[in-house]
Amino acid sequence: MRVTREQAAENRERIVATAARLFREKGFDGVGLDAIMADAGLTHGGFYRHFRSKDDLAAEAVARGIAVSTQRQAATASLRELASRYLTPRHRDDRGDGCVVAALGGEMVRQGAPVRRRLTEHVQEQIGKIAGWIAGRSARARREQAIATLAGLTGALMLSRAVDDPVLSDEILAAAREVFGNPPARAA
Amino acid sequence: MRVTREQAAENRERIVATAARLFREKGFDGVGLDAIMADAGLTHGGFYRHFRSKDDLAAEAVARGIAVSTQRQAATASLRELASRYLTPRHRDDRGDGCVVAALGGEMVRQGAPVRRRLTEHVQEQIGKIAGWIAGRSARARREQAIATLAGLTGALMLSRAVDDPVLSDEILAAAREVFGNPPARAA
DNA sequence: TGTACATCAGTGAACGCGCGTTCACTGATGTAC
DNA sequence: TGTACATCAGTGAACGCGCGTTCACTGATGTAC
Repeated sequence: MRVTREQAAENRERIVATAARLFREKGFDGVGLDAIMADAGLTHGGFYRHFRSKDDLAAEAVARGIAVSTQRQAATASLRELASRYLTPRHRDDRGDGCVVAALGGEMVRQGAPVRRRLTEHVQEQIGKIAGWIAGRSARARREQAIATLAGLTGALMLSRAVDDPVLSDEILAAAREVFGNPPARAA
Repeated sequence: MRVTREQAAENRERIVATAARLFREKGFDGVGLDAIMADAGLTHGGFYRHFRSKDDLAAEAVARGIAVSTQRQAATASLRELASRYLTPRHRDDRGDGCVVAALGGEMVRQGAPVRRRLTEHVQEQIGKIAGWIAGRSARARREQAIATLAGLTGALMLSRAVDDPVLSDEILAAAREVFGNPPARAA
């Protein structure tokens, strides 16, 4: 049953990609290794040839999800553009392929150090990127506004998913698009 | 082993309160009924004399958590006050007794109808309350700003918990307190 | 107020099931010569 | 280039454990008279 090195590497990639999707869809506690392996077209016994534990896979899956997001975001050039790309019904309805922070942010507190560390780096990077799109007097004020914007974007996506009412859900996306996509010139 | 009606009612209350705390601390999938019952000082077999299922308990626990929050918030009289009460290190560090939306919002998508319905009602109520604290030309603009503020508050609390770095965590709380506690007079 | 009996909250064992992890095994791949 | 053997990715059964739920049982409470 041995498989070429390339095949093994492909299988490993597929496991990580599948896990990245399923964790975002069902939560870290909501998917088992057997489901992930089966979805990747393998049996669960082979898992430990690739990863040391489920936590280890979670760390790679989170890193992968973040890497994909970052890559896609490369073309984005303004806050308005970011908000209108991020806060869409499509993104809301496709958790498995969307923002890791909005999908798994609430469960991060209970995750291991490697997962949280990667998430924290990502948050810092996003704050820096958003701050660059904000007009303001001082770097400090821009960073403050960037943090609030990041919280608003991720919070709005999470709320739009949590809520049971499709009208309210769309309204949340639209309101946050408007407010966070057009940063105010703040007083004082 | 029968117990007085009052005792039974007290036990039931204790189960709901314990569940409300443990669900917020560990997530819906992260606590078992045995842990909840043991924490409430009972054995797990008696659970079904009080509730039809774990989902049923989840609905009551969420309703209870929301009710307690709403009651505590009664005295709050301004957006600035709300933000400075909500975005504290203490609230961040005490998930079990804090905001249900920030603690469980990300898991709501996978919950049953009764849980999500109650959450949705709560979100509508909060939007209404916040809108009342916002100055603005039209009711529509106030509501839009209220939605963004709610997303920002819950998102900031979630982010401050998710992140691994205590300095960044405090910074997130402070920035969101500043931005969402002082709503701008927005242009256009 | 006292007695006889039905009720039912709570106990603890058991159910089938899925979990994360381990392990003996398979057999094609990779390597040494 | 060909042969012999070691390697190891993947299989499938098994491990102990905890889950949500069920159930026979207990015995104090509640009720009917």
